[in-house]
Amino acid sequence: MTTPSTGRVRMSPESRREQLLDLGTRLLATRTLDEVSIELLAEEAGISRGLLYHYFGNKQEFHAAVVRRAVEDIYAITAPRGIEDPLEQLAVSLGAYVDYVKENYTGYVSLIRAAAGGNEELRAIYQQARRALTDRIFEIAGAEQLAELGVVDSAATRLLVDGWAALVENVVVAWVEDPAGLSRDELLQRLALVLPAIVTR
Amino acid sequence: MTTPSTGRVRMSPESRREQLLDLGTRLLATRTLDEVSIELLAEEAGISRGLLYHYFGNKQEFHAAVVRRAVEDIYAITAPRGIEDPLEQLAVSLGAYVDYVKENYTGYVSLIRAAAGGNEELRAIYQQARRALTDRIFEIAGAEQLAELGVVDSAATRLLVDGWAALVENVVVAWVEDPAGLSRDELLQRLALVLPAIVTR
DNA sequence: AGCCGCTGTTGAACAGACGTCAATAGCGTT
DNA sequence: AACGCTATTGACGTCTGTTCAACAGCGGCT
Repeated sequence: MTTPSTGRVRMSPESRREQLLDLGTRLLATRTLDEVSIELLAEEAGISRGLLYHYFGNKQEFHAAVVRRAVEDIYAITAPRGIEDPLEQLAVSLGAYVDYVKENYTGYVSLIRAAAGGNEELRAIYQQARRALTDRIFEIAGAEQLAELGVVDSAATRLLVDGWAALVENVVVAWVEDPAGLSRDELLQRLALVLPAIVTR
Repeated sequence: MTTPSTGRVRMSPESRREQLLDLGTRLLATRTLDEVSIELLAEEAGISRGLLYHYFGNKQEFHAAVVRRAVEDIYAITAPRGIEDPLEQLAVSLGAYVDYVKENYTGYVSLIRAAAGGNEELRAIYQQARRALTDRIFEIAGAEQLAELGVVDSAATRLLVDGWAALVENVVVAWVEDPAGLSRDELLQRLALVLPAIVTR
């Protein structure tokens, strides 16, 4: 018998890192980000605290890595299929987003709260993700079609689009908790129509 | 000589509480809410840590008290003057809000981040404050005038108005940092027009 | 004036979590 | 079967939140 030995398990750095990030995002679904302590994570993963500091320099970096991972998931999952009409495309993109929020509600809410309340790095990560999501919408719509609608890409437009993203986020999260008599389609229609309303002069 | 004695100072509970809350909000302007530690506050106030636990049960309650105080300030300061035209009134109310954010930028940003990222109590306090601010706008406009514009008070309307509040908050904060070529009046116009756009069917 | 009691206030002690680092032990190589 | 690389540990130091019994300012009472 080759000594079943103590619990020490040696893994490749890649899979270990992966495991820890996975566990981190899973734990995030149940609690606040700063309740995802090094202590808890180490215990849950069956490793020593020290090992976490080997992979992620400190708590903040670990949290940043978890958020980055979660954000990438959202971006990938909500990737839109190609559709002709811009406004319909917008509604479809929003639909994918709404569905994602519905599926991963607790985790998603935890994420946005962590990002909003966190340090500069966390906020930057989230802000960038929001940008990527809205940029994708604009890319698909196409500059010419947007120009037809009276929308031009400018700093002011960016400002307002970011605001629209905040509105969408807020409304969707609240809607999932309490639809307030609105069907999914009605919700999507409303949200989609607001974008031109705010951005067109 | 009656012994100049040690630094121990005895105050009435009211003034002591007041002092600590004032100090707390002042410290919040320079740092994150959870950087406003019991340690720092005690040192800054020239008292022992223990005394804070006498006035506020624990860190979270203290933070909640600080946020509550800050939020009341905002509500009071942005109180609108009576104006006839609803849309103009709205713009004026927004103007007061924008000015407040400009004046107290770091403190305000600290506040909303704390509220967004904090525990349930903090979020509830902030959510309620937002409600109060938007409710005030609606009260002033008057139910009849709103009905003329096609706006009825319903759960769905509430949902969307809350979203609009999030948009406003987001846009105003970003605008203060970088106006993106928009004048104060242009900003107010845009924001005011978005409300009927989102809320009217 | 001097004692007394109420209570605002302190400081020591404990707990829990972050971060460091030299020592330890898997596992592939020879 | 010994060796070396490196993933992993565990003990230690520190910082901050929290508790609690003891202390002291201050007004009232004799």
